[in-house]
Amino acid sequence: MLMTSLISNLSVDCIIFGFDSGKLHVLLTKRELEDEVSGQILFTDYTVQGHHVLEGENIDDAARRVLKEKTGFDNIYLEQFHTFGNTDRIHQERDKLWIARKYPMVTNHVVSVGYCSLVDSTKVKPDTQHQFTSWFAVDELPLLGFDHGIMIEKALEFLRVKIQREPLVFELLPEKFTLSQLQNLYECILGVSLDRRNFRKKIGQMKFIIALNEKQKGVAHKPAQVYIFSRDVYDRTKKEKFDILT
Amino acid sequence: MLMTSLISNLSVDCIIFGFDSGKLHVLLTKRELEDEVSGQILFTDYTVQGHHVLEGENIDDAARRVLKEKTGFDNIYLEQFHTFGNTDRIHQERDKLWIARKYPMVTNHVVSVGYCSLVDSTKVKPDTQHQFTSWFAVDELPLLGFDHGIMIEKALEFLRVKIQREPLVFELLPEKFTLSQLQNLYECILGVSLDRRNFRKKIGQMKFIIALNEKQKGVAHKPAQVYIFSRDVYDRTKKEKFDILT
DNA sequence: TTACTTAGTGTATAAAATACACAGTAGCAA
DNA sequence: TTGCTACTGTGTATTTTATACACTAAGTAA
Repeated sequence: MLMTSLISNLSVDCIIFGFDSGKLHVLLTKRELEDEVSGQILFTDYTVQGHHVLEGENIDDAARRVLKEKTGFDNIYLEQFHTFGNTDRIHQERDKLWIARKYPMVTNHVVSVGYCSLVDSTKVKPDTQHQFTSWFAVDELPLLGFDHGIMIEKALEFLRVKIQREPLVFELLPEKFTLSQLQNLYECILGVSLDRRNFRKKIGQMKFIIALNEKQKGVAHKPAQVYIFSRDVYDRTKKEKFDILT
Repeated sequence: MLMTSLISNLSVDCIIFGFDSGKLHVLLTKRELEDEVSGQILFTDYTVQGHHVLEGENIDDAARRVLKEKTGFDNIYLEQFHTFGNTDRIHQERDKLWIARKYPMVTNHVVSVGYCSLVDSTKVKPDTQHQFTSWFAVDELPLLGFDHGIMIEKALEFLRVKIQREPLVFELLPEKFTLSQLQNLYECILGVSLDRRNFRKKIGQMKFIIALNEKQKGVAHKPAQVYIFSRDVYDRTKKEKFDILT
C-alpha cells in the first residue's frame, strides 16, 4: 500500500453503469456506521464509488484508480460528466458523522468530479470481489449517501445524450450480442419504445454492426443471430452521425 | 473589498463567447509580467477569465462572480462544461513565473472548473470597462496562457453540441435580430453553410421565434424583418427537439 | 437613374421516418 | 410426436422531412 497523501478537498466519484435483465443498473457500495461504544448500527445506506484525489495525481487517473479497485477493470469506458462543488453537498447528518469518523482530516467543502463508466456487467461479479458492492436497477435505488442521487441522475442524463452521438452502448453489452438486446438497451436508456422492423432497418445501414455466422444457444425459442461491434469499421466509416432515434 | 481567503488548489475559468461582425469571439484578458528590477516586460499573452474559488463559496457562484467582474452582467447564460485537473496543466515557464509572482500561496496542482458563458456582445464594451480585456475571434486567437487554448477548444465543442439541443443561440444575439443574423450565427458556430430558404422554412415552424412589426434601419439594402425569441412560448411548445441541422 | 447589396419567397424531387402482421424455430411439457 | 410458448425475422405503402434551386423587392449611395 502506497502512502501517498490525499487532497482533502478534492475527490472523484464514478457512476458505474451496467445492463442486466433488461434493466440499466448502477454499482453501489454499502455504507454502514456503527456506534464506537455500543457497536450498534447507526445507519445503513449506499454510495457510488469515490475517493479523494491523491497528491500529484491527475483527476482522470484518480477515477481510473477507483474504477480498477471496484471492478478489477482498467480499460473500460470512463468519462467525466460534471463537477459537484456546492458547499452544502455534505449536509445530511449521517454524511457528517461518516466523515468525522472515517476522514477526520477532510474539510467539509469537498469538490467532487463525477465520472461516468460503462461496463459489461456479465464480466463484473461484485459479490465475489467486494461483498459490500452490488448492482441496483436505476429505477429502484436504495437510500443514497451525500448527493449521490443527484449524481446518478445527472450521469444518466449525460448518458442519454451521449449515446445518441457516439457508439457507447456496446460498452454495456457482451462482445457478442443480439439485435433484441441492443434494441432493449436503447429503449431502456432512452425510455422510449422502438419498432422492431424499423430499428433493424437502421442497424442494417450501420456497417460497423456485423452479423456473425453464429446463433444464440439454449434459448426456448427461435435463436437469434449474434452480432459484434467493430470500432475499426466505425472509425473508418461514420465517425459522423450516429442516430438511433430521430 | 472582502477579505475572504481563496482555496489554493481550486479555480474556475469562464470562457465567455460573443458574436460580432459575423464571427464568434471570446473574451480574453491581457497578461503581462515585468521584471521586478528592470521593469522590462518578460512576456505578454492572454488568458480567459478565471479566479480561485473562495472558502465557503459554491463553484457556480465563483464562476458568476468572475463573470460579473469582467462583464458587469449577472443574469447571463453560464454553464459548467469540463473540469481540468491534470497535474501538468501549469507547465509553461511563463505560467510558473506568473504564479510565483502573483499567487505565491498557490500550489502547482490547481484543478480548474471550466464554465461556458454566452453574452450579447453589443452589451459588453470591454474597452471602457477593463482596458486589458477584449474580444478575439475564435479563429484568430493570440498566444494563450496555461491550458486555455485547450479550454476554449473544449468549450467550443460543448457549444456546438449544446446549441443543437437547446435554444442557446439567442443568448448571443441582441434581443431583436434578423433571420440572416441567426442563420449566420449557426453557420459560424457549426462550421457549415445553410440554404437560406430551407433555413427560413424551419424557423417558420418554430413558434417561439416571433416576427415583430418592425424592420431593420439604416442599412444600405432592403431592410430585414426583426424577430424576437420567446422563452415563454418555447417552454410551452417544444421543450423537445430543437434541430436546425439534420 | 443606376448600381449595389441584402431580403424574401415556392416548388419539385429525393430521402427518411413511420406504421403495420405473419411465418419461422427452438425448447419444453404433455 | 404433438402442440404450446416465446421470441426471431422480414417488406411495403404512406407520410413526413430534407434538399436543391433562381428570381424579384427594397433600401442606400453615388
